[in-house]
Amino acid sequence: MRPPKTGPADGRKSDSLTMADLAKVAGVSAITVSRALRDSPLVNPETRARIAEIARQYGYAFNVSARNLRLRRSMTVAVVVEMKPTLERQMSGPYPLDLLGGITQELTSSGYSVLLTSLQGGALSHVQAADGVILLGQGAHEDAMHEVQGWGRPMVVWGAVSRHESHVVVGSDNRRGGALAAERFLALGRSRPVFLGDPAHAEFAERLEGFAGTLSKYGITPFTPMVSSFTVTAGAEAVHALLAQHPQIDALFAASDLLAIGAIRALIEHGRRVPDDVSVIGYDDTPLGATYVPPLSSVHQNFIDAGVLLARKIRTLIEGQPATSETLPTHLVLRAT
Amino acid sequence: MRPPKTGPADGRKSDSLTMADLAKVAGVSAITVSRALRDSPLVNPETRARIAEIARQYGYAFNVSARNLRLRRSMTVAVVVEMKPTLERQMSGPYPLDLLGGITQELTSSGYSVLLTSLQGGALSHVQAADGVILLGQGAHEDAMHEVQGWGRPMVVWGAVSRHESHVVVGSDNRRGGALAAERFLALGRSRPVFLGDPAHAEFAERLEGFAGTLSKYGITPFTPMVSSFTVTAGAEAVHALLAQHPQIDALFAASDLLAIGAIRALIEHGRRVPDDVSVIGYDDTPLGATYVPPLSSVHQNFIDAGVLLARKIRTLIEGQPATSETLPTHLVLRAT
DNA sequence: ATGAAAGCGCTAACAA
DNA sequence: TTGTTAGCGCTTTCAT
Repeated sequence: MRPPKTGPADGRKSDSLTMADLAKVAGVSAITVSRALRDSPLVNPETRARIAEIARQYGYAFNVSARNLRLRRSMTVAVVVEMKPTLERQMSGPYPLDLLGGITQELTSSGYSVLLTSLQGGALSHVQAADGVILLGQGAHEDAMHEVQGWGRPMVVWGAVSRHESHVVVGSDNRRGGALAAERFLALGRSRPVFLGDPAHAEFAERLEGFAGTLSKYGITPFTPMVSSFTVTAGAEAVHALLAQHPQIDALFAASDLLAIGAIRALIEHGRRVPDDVSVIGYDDTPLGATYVPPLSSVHQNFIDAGVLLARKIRTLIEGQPATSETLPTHLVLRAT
Repeated sequence: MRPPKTGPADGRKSDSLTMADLAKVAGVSAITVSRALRDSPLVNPETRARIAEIARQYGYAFNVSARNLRLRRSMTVAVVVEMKPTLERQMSGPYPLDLLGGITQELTSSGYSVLLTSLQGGALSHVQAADGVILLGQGAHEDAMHEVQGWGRPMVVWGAVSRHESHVVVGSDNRRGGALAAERFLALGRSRPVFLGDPAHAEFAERLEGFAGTLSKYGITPFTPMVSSFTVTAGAEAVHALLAQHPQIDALFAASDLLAIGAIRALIEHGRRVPDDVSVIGYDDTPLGATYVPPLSSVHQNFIDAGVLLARKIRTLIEGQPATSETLPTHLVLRAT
């Protein structure tokens, strides 16, 4: 038995006003309210306006759960992010936020909700409810990828495009990014370049491929010292070790700005001048790099656009249409290094 | 009429298996499945285990919408973030991500979903469906605050605690942060300090209060030049202008690391040595500041803890219990400046 | 252009 | 410990 409904006039705050209630007030049926509120062309414009006004006036709040149950979809996209409080994470800096911004903007404006999850705890049940899943940073989520794919749910991944043919990946053009750095070094006449970054990360591997591939046309093979993590200190340590063996290096391309900054620090400690003795290019074009002294040259990617694209892809997939992997343009921002 | 259900045995992928289906397989009723899946003590442990196993085996996916409709709550918390692609935003850098990380971690592990919205477009309807709302960065959301409060929905705000008594605010101890900077300068014997930051921002105003309050005990009044935005250039320009009038300054406390870095740049351009001639302290303890040359001293706040606290508060509120505003500890990280 | 009927999948309330 | 009944608020048929 439904409790007696009270209008706003009697002062009691009725916290759940339904379409049926509005219908009663408007003197129509619930389905007409439903249609009116969705701007259906089936309903008389006047009726529609009147109902809209009543809804507004009564503070009606649409019940998303009811619609979702009826429609058998959640109108929700889960975004899985790596948010462990670690300095070693790749998804640090403002980029994930830009990515999230792009995703959210595009998705909310097309009627979807964005569900943020980290997959740390037992968050899987939340993700299961979503109509689609966006994975940010495939590196950390290889297992999550398979899990999600096992559910047969639409999925889009942000990461290295080349690696996995089995699902839709959006990523920036890491190969081109690497090639751009190589071209720059060649133009400067540098002949002993270094690549700094762990190729175990798919995206880094692509950057190295583009870098080494372009250099190889000129018979140059870059040094590729071991780097275990993404931190400033890791970059510095790698360069320290490298200089001991190969003091003659004259150019350095790092897979992230953080590594590049660490490298510059180490270079300077060893008496090398940047960029006079050693040219340095970073990756991601972070504010950190841009405000560093000297301001760091870096390969730029537009994360907001990337987010929008990810969102479009997942929507396409959810709507049952095919989507393909895509690569985003990249360009080199030249600064002091 | 329900379409005939097909088990996984016949090969056809049944995309919506219900509790009733599981019940049929297990030879029990739907409600028993419901209880079993929720680990209700009412159900026989053996039955429960058997049902759990069947659910797993059949790849059952719980229907959140149905539960939410029935329970008349969404088990969802909306997080409203400012994500405009602007350099002037305060919510830049990795902090919002840490904040989001803390929130997500705490909320998902207690059964809630985190809905990310930016309030750019007509995202309000999404937010309305949430059981509670967390506002990140009150500055940009004064209007959103009132809107949400108008709905009578639980709300928690991240920002300056002192300003608004009408709702629950979690923020770091900005006054103490300012006081710490002042104490440091006093200990160094500095007597002509500057505060850099637009006090129109509530949090900045608190930092200034703490700073100026502590200094006033020693009869010192800081310079407070106009600063319009949060960027490096804004910091540099403000200091340029200030030095023209007051060349004798010997300490500078900036409301953000970005401003501090701009300030340092300007100081050096004017021939001042940092920290020999002018001591500088920033705010937020960003990697940007930490890796700067010279490494920037800064007031640190723990954003992950803050996120967790925000999440706890909103949960408390949703559960109908009272919650109070709270202030998080802050400490000064001394580096080279 | 509007309405009536039915049911999406789940769980509280009340039996048994 | 388990089951029956009923209904959360919405929207897709299928009428009118």
